Amino acid sequence: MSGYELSSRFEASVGSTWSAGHSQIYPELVRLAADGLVEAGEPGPRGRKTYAVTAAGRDAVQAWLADTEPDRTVRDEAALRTFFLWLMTPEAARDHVQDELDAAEQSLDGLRLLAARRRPATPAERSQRIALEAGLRTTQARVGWARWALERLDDQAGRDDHPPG
Amino acid sequence: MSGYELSSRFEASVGSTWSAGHSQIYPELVRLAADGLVEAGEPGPRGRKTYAVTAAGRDAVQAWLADTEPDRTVRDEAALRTFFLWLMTPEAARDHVQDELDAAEQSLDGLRLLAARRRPATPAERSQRIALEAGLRTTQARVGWARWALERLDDQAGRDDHPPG
DNA sequence: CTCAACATGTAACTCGTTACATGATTGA
DNA sequence: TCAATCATGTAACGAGTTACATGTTGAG
Repeated sequence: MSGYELSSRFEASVGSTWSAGHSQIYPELVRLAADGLVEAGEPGPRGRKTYAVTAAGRDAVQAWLADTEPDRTVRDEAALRTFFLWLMTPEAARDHVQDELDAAEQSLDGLRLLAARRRPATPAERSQRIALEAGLRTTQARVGWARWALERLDDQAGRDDHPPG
Repeated sequence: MSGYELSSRFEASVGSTWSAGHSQIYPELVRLAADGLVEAGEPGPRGRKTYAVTAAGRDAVQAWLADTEPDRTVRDEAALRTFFLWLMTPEAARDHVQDELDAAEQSLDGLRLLAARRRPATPAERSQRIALEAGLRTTQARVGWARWALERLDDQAGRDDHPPG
């Protein structure tokens, strides 16, 4: 697969959990090739370079999966902003949550499209389906949250003195 | 509030959505002070330095909230690994998902504790409660996903030829 | 012929983590 | 007195983003 292709596929498949721009991928492929984890194939039409995983590369992935703990650090800017809802005008706060709702619904549409494709046949596809399900469920949760939050904000608007504008 | 205190509170409150180590906080406070967004107060007992937000600082936060779009980039290493379930032995795959389940359940316990505290009284507390709800719901979704995934893996184990060990 | 998509790279910068380094105060 | 906790910093490194920079191929 070429760097360009990797870059596109990243967006399309694992893109919901991780992303990488081409400026990160090209140098990394060179590095991986130097380490013998991938090897370059025949150059294609317009300067296209393809790489294939080597046995050592596959081992390295498996070693990573087996020997290292996942880093569970979360970094969710939209959620962070929710902590500061009280610094916004009631309208801005509502807009923020509405934006979250829209974003989540849109993301959900995309994921559902992927899920509807064809039923997974290979082990790799079955894994992808399981990973996709995680996205589906957490995104549904975000949709549910945003609807709940909107109601709650509207409820509060009736009673409260609003913070500074 | 001092840098040390900020560092601890980060962990305890917004920690579920964002984190920062002390090595990031101390230099940042110096920078913010130089920009007039916070100001240093009287030094305390053991070299303790306290800072307070200035009006300019509050404005800057509000400008950030109002003028910039949240970055919705997700980076979820545990979810990424799920894409590679098929490269693991069936046991390792199951363990991975079980670890996710354990982590999610533990995180959920912590969030529930926070949610049970006292009912929010101030606008800031109400915002925190709404933010917390997001954590609660997405974490519940992760628990649900992990249980579903375990069942699915066990189902498959009965039928499939397993990939390389 | 021209535009979109294919295709690859480099450089500067920012953000965050890990490790290094030090010292004061308090309670057991 | 000794350990934990409070308290603050710096330096090196790695990961990732943005912007810069260039060239090819195919379709309309």
